[in-house]
Amino acid sequence: MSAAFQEIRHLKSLVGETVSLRGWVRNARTSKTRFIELRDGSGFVQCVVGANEADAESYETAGKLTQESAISLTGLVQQHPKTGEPEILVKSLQLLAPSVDFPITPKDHGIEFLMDNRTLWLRSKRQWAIIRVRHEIVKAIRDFFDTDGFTLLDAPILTPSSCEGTSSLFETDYFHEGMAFLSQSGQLYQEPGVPAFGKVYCFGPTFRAEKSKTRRHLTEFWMVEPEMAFAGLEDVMHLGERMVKFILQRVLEGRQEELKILERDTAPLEIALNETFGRMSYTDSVEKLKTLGSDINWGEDFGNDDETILMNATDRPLWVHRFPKSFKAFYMAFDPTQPDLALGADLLAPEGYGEVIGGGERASDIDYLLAQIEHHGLNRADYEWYLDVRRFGGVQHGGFGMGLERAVAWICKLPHVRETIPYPRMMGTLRP
RNA sequence: UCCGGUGUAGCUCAGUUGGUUAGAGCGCUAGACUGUUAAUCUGGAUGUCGGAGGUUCGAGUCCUCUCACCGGAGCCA
Repeated sequence: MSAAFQEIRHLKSLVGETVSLRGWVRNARTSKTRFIELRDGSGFVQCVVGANEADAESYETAGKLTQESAISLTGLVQQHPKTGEPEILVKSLQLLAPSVDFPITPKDHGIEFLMDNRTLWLRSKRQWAIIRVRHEIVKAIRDFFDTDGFTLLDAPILTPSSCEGTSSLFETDYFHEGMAFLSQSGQLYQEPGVPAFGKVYCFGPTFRAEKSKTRRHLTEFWMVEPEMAFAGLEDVMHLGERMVKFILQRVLEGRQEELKILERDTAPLEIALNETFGRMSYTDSVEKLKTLGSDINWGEDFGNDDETILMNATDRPLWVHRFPKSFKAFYMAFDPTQPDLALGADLLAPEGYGEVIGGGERASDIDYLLAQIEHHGLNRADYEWYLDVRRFGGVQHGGFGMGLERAVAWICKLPHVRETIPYPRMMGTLRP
């Protein structure tokens, strides 16, 4: 940005000085004194155009501004007489580029209309706040792993076979190989990184062609997946808890303005940051659910209602661990003290947000893994490279995956994940 | 995929037991007025009533099919 122009985010320290700004008109209220809400991407500021303070031509221009016109202006930074926030007393103002009939007006709009106009919707204050919180969370995740000795090991997006089920894969032609699939998870590619680098993570988009239309599902979503050597279930839960707290701390420190725009009550986030997360075995949680009125039986996975019932009874994130092996992935290690249990854990977020992390200890015994591959009807030949992790110095290891959008939705307290990513991809949404 | 719901102006919606010329607010436009902040006030322009078919003297309204979207379920991060 040219040195001649200031960014709005710096105005607090420039009260009393004359500055030049450029940006877009969020709203203009025309009257004898004219008020322009200006945004430049770094923040928002009210600009006051008075007949006596501004030159005649600028005053005239200010009276005819339309929503989202691009302008530049010069004026004195002063404090708003009522709010005390910085505002600009304009001396001169120029129209840089007009904007005609901007579709997203200051009144209410339906979600379909807003999604159709997603590119323009991103200019709104609320979307601005959400995307900036998302950015903060992404940066916090990277900083957390980078400073904790993890090496970034990017997983491929085009893959020859599925990691989990085969029912939810996007397919594409791949030359002489025939079909390739968009990755559902980078995990299988992280495990070989364990003996190579000790601690690794990947963080990128993953794809699931599930025909699910809920507030918690996207067909393209971002996942961070760490994997550690010599790590059991306890280590995995400990790592996940530290990571979530690190994220919360960064957001609460650095994104107060955005959380305020979103009217996010930060008290629940502070509890999650400061208190130890709850822990409950699957078996205990089924018993608890029964006393709370659920009709769940041991051996069944939680329904959406079950997660809600369980989380209404607590004010902090909850680890649910040691699920029945039957509904978990083939690569999960089993509990030696109770072999029908998988050494897995899910982290449920409070306030109705449900599962944000899923992970656990991986099976390290090759014979067990071979049996699991057969039991799940998978093609062994596709997994030889994965089995090599066990053949050549296979040790205990584990990790987890966290869905970025679910974390963003929880931290921002959004009703739907579609607002947590700039361009959401869902069952019925491919454009813009 | 299943269950439920909604499609009317650029946007958000109202529209009675089927009845004559389809309404409001916002936005737009012309003006008034004011340290305003979803500003306010006065005037003005704006419609393939999602699409196709049917019932009827007559359909925005009833029926059938269809498309789109919304909410929920299952599945999952």
